[in-house]
Amino acid sequence: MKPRVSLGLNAVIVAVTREAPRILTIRHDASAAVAPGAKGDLPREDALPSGLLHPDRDRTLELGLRRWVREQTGLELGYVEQLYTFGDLDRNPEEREMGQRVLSIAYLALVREARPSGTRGATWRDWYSFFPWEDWREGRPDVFLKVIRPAVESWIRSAPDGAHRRERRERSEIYFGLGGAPWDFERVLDRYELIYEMGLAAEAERDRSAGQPGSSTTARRLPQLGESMALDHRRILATALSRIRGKLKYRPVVFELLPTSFTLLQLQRVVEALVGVRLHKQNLRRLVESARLVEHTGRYETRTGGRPAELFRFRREVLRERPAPGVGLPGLRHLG
Amino acid sequence: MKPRVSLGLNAVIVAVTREAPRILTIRHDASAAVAPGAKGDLPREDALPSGLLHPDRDRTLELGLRRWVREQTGLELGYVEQLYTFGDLDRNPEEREMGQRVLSIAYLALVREARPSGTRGATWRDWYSFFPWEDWREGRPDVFLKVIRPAVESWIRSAPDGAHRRERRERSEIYFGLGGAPWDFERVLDRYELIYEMGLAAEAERDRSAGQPGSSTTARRLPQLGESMALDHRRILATALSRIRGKLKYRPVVFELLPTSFTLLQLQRVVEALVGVRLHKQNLRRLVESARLVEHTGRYETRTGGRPAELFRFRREVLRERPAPGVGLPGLRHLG
DNA sequence: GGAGATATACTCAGTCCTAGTATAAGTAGA
DNA sequence: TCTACTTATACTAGGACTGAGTATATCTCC
Repeated sequence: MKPRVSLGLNAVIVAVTREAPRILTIRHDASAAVAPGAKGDLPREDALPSGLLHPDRDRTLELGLRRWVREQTGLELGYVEQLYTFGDLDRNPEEREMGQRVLSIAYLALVREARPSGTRGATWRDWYSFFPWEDWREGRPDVFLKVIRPAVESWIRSAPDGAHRRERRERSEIYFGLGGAPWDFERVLDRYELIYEMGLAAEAERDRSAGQPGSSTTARRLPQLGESMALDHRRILATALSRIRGKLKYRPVVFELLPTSFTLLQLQRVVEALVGVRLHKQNLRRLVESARLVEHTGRYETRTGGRPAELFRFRREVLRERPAPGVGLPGLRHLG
Repeated sequence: MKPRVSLGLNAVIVAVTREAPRILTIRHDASAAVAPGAKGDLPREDALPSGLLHPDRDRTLELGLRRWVREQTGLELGYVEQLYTFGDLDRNPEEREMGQRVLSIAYLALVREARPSGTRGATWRDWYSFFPWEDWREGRPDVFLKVIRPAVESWIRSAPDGAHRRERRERSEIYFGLGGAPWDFERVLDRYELIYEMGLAAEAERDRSAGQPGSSTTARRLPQLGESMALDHRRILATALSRIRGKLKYRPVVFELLPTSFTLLQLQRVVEALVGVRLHKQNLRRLVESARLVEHTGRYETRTGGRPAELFRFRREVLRERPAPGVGLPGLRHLG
């Protein structure tokens, strides 16, 4: 049986409602799809929405995505960007049976409202329930002391030799911000891959046992961090997080998640929800205003619990005015 | 005939030899592939190398890419990253005849040496021959006065109404750095798309006539800017340029293109070749040294034509030390 | 009307970047 | 050998931006 390539589209659809970043998930029926030798109690897992391209009707991939998202969930997507194409062998356990290599083109989409529009069991889930170690808004999460640090220690000890040991120590210190290293909120994917490699992700064990039937002879049961997802969807989600957190700095994507008029505190809370870190209020205000990203509306929000806050709106013109903020290369002699 | 999806991999392979950034191209035989009604004299066009995934043997997409690049050209790729997946309808004119939608996953690869390794007519070509408007190292290129500005003017005038006219003016001023706007070297893709839209790219006309046979009733022949490529390969190339130019700022990818030891001027020339702009020598040196991106070797290059220059090497350790330079978000309160 | 909340203005010091000047150390040719 | 020229490297003054804070304004609730 000659294996063929088949293709799916996945969407990471993000909304922020009251300080909580959420993603749209569906329930994935994991029934037949697992090789023999795996454990019997298969919970139905969360999965990212997915659909197919209509090769003859969808003029572009993005339009195809918008179409099936609309059909499946009733959602009309706003901002959409392509994320990455995932194609590792065995990313889908059904591949071997079907004789098909299943690739997935993943997209990131940002929407304003988070109505839990019903069909196919679509639900909005807080993304930090999949990545509990990523939310530092209330300080360093407990899992670092309780789970990650001890797991890291034993993972380092179990390295085959000194070189590997040093490499594991270096990597975990940098990515997890241990041993004095600063926390870099953008490295979501790197951290997930470390978590996976260390055996702290449920899907790691699942993937291993699906590959070699009957080889589920894992030594110790490690605690599992966060909820897992179907297939490689947690990896896709981690890729999306990295992308959003990185992009915030140089493209005004936050505004895709905010209502048309908003207070500066609302803006701040949404940014904080996304990057998982607290910001300095006065400086954020100064930055946002001096970059002319927002403009006054003259109206005020009074239900703030304190002095009323002015409502602002996004100045679309900056997309034209400020091509790319913060160049970062040295001389850049201005040849005009 | 039910159309199916088929998949190819494309590689933008970049090297820099003596101040010239080059990409590896092959000759694409455009023979049967064009709809009737197109002109008869079909030159064979340059194309990006492309190959197929072996669905059952290539464990990852990237490994598949490395395999066929090795097989086709003998090149062993170093740095490789996924660029984008292109899937617009009719990006390949043969699609309709084959009843297949042809997608392409494009990769960016950086290599050190530019040996023109023979098979399949692989040649290294200066990338600025495809984008002559992108090289500002000797000041603003002539094409701006001779071609772009007049074409922009008439393109703006021919807009259907005032709103479109203003939108066209704004867009062309920002992207081309006209009317006082600064030149943003990263917006390569935006500029290419504008060039295409304005009818200054040969492939625009070709794509139109392939779509509607017999409709090649273009009014005036506009001058064509730069050499075109097969299919949508010039668009892929523009995407790659944007990516490289953007990435230089926050990832040390230049060093993938340099020999293991190099002088700081060599480094500067490579960066300048990539971004197409001159840099301030003393500041680049300071930046690179204070960021501890390089380390002394103690050896000197004497054939500089002046005072000998010390040879440096890349400090791989920075990949570990400095997670992401220049955070750019305001408060970022350090919660440790 | 005071406590408590949030909003907004302003300040000060440190860091980094720009655009230079100054000086060192080679080569090529008269 | 001397001079002109080339390139390398060190250093600096001024300005822009950033981090972290103080001060003040304006609401609600009791």
